[in-house]
Amino acid sequence: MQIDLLDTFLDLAETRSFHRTAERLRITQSTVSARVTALEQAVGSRLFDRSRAGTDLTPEGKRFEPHARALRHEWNEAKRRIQIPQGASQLMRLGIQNDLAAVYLGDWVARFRAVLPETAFYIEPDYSNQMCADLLTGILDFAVMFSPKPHPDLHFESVGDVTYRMISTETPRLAEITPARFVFAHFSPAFEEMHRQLTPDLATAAVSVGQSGSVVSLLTAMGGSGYVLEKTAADLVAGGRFLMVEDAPDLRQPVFAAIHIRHRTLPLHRKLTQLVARNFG
Amino acid sequence: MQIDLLDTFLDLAETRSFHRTAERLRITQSTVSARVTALEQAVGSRLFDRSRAGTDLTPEGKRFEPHARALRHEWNEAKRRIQIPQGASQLMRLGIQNDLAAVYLGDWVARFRAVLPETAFYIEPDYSNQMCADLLTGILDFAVMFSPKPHPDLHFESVGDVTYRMISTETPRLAEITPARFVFAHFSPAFEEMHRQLTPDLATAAVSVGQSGSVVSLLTAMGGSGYVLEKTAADLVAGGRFLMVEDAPDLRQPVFAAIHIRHRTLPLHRKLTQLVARNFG
DNA sequence: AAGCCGTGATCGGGTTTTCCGATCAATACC
DNA sequence: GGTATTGATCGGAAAACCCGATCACGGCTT
Repeated sequence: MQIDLLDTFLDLAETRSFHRTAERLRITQSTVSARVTALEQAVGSRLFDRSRAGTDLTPEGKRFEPHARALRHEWNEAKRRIQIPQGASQLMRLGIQNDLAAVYLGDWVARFRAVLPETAFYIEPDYSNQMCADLLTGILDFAVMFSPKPHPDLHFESVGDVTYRMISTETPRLAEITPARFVFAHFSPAFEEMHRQLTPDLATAAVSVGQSGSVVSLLTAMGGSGYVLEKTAADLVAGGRFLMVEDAPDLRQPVFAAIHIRHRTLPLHRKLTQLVARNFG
Repeated sequence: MQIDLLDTFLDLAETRSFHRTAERLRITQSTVSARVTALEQAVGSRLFDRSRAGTDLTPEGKRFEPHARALRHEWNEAKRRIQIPQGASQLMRLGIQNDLAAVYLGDWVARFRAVLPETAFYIEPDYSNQMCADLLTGILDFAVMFSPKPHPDLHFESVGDVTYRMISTETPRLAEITPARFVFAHFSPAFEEMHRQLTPDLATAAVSVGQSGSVVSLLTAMGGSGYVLEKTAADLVAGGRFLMVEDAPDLRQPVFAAIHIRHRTLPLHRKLTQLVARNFG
């Protein structure tokens, strides 16, 4: 049994297509076929029903799936649990939404360290989808994200929301802002949707970015208007070059703490959730 | 990551000798070395301290050991959990002490089936040591045995004891029994010890067997004396050829139900333990 | 009905990995 | 100082793995 086989199995269980799995895993279809066959031989049961029109899990395959997840999770847990930075009693790997890292990370980690001085932290800014996948595989212990991806093994908890405000190099009035010089933000699907509804005419903007930092970078370089984090907006306006677009609606993005279901009740994880939630309380 | 590597790691952690592990796993020492290196590379940490004078686990290795056990266990669980006999909702694999199978198995299984009609049973008579190993790897779910082998992952519960009585083809009196025609029984280390203490002069018997069924077979074929299960003794005496050695002390062998620590609190396992215990209540 | 597209299986080959047997260097013990 | 035992290392044989191409089959369109 090799991890490769499990990864292939799980991906195939998701895509239900040898070709798509081959593409996603950057291997050939014949290799997918061989790996699945190898795994089936190892467990002693057929795991997939292959027909000309698609692939599906057999009852055995369905029963095997949670075990495959558990194995992969355990393996990843094992790999990192054994190496702990010297002096620390344990290691926590945190994921943080890309957008939030720049502004909030410092505060959070300072607070974490104060409450958990014995714990070492490894932090990785990333996107929601990737963080959900990493929580599942055990690469991350805890994540703060915008877009929870429902999954039976994941547990999400709302910890508040962050506010985005519109700023501009040109005008403080919403009516005067045109799509041509507007930077549209798609920080998350939910955010994008809200954005479209509240300012439908700006949704046709020529430039669309998925990160608050990038919006700032663009606006600083080329001028124009766009939504940025409240805190960033205040800083930029104080700098003199930017104006707050006062009559533009504020956009609120909900923030979630995410953990693997297995850790839901662990005191350590509860503590972290509380500390993050306090930020928005 | 392959199961082979984990098996090698765990065996090496036990023997602390590359040579002995090679011998036990029927591979060469160089393969053990290569496998350990491969695993170390996979987890990214040195797992063993090798010195000329023996081998020992590094702190990382110590931390990895439970994970390795968990992985192996999960893998074995997965392999068999997915294949369930048709019509049954689940499968339990039971181990039963070799000596007890012939006499008690029928009653037990009948009782199990009555209480758990939806459950399929796979039963394997075996010896205590092997059953302990199988419980650890997840091959067995539940076992009834004479000799619990202490292990952090195993949970034992006393369920009573069985009585052995001495019978003979020759005389009903202990004083007249000689080692020459006596069949010594070593059903378990504890039993053997007790046997030696109570009848020290018979411990030098020419024939020594580890199974009650074999004792019966020997006595039937050649005549003589020896300890057999109480129930068997009664049957044989009723048959006319054998005499009960009335003044010989009865030997009581404690019986234990054994499960993996993970299943200690599962209702199903508790139920089985109760049903077995009722036998001796 | 014929042709086309998409499905997974299979085959030949080159590459990589795995394993063994032998040997080596270093230590423990006599 | 020998001898036995420890794990590491090397070379070659065997096996496993992966890819690319092709095949067989079913569903769809024309």
